[in-house]
Amino acid sequence: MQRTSFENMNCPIARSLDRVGEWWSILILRDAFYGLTRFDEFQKSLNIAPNMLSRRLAGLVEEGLLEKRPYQDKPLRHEYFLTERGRDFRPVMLALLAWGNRHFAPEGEAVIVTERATGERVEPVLVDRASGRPVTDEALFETAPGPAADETTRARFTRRDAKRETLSTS
Amino acid sequence: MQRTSFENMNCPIARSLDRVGEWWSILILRDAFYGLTRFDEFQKSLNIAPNMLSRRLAGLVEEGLLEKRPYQDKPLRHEYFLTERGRDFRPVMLALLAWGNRHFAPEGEAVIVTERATGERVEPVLVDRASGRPVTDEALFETAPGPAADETTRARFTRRDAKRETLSTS
DNA sequence: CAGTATCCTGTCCGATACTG
DNA sequence: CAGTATCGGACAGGATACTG
Repeated sequence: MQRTSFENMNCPIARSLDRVGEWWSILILRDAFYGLTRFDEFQKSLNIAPNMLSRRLAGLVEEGLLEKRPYQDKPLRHEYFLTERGRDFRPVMLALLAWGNRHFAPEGEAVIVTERATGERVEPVLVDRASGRPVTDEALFETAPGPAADETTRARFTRRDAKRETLSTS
Repeated sequence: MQRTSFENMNCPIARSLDRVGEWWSILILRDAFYGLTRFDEFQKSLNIAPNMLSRRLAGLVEEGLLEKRPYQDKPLRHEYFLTERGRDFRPVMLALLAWGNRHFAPEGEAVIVTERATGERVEPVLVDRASGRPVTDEALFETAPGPAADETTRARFTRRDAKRETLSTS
């Protein structure tokens, strides 16, 4: 972990990636959302080497995404549950899912999101909570430096705006 | 690429990760969303080794997330632009951003999403497009096997539902 | 069943030097 | 400026054996 170089450590995206950037982490979380809790459940589902699973689970626990709960002594054994921080990762997972469905599933969708009551297929969109308008609409929304932005982050936006400027005047 | 093992290759999340799973890929996309297009712009912003940048850019082009456009001959030089597939990645980025802000920014938020007209801070939420209700509400929505689900995928859901069953009856 | 302990390999990634 | 070429190291990840 802590791959984030100095230039990027102020960026929330880089920080997130620092926690879940490794290949297996997100798939383990996926299975945690599916309700898996035990070592061998994860192992069978993922077909991952046991030492790797052990390492990744420990990592996710350390980052506060999963929490270990003992369910027996002698020998001590645990189940792994999503913490609040882990559950909050859900939008990322579902966005990833939607993106994969849209672009990498020529044969059709293998996993979909549905409404429980009706079983009806549902399409997840990212919107502004207050107004309900899609935040992906670049005419309406943009990213901007926040209160804790450091110099590097600010510079990034300065460059962006300068570039926009030249585009609109040329 | 193509790290996805057989067990997972039917999963849309795994497929997505196959495209953007490497550490730098997502940060390069981040900068592409910030409007960067040239090699050295990326390099300065990210502080990445040139060979790595070269490889990752080539990878993203190959996966159809970026597209190269020549802007001079002799020597031939390109700019890199987001394709539609790349732009569609935005919800994932913003979800990652929101998650990072919420959980890994004790000193405050460094990057925020704002409404362009007002400059007002905005909170992105993932909702069902039709009803506007948050898809993260597990009481209302769930994931389910889709039309292209294979045996492995189906089994995953069968196990999930079986586990839910035992939880509710115990 | 739930892991730990070892060993090995691939490759991601960094540093640096070079070119038109 | 926009890359390519090479070298090396660290570590993610795989295979396997072992334990209570």
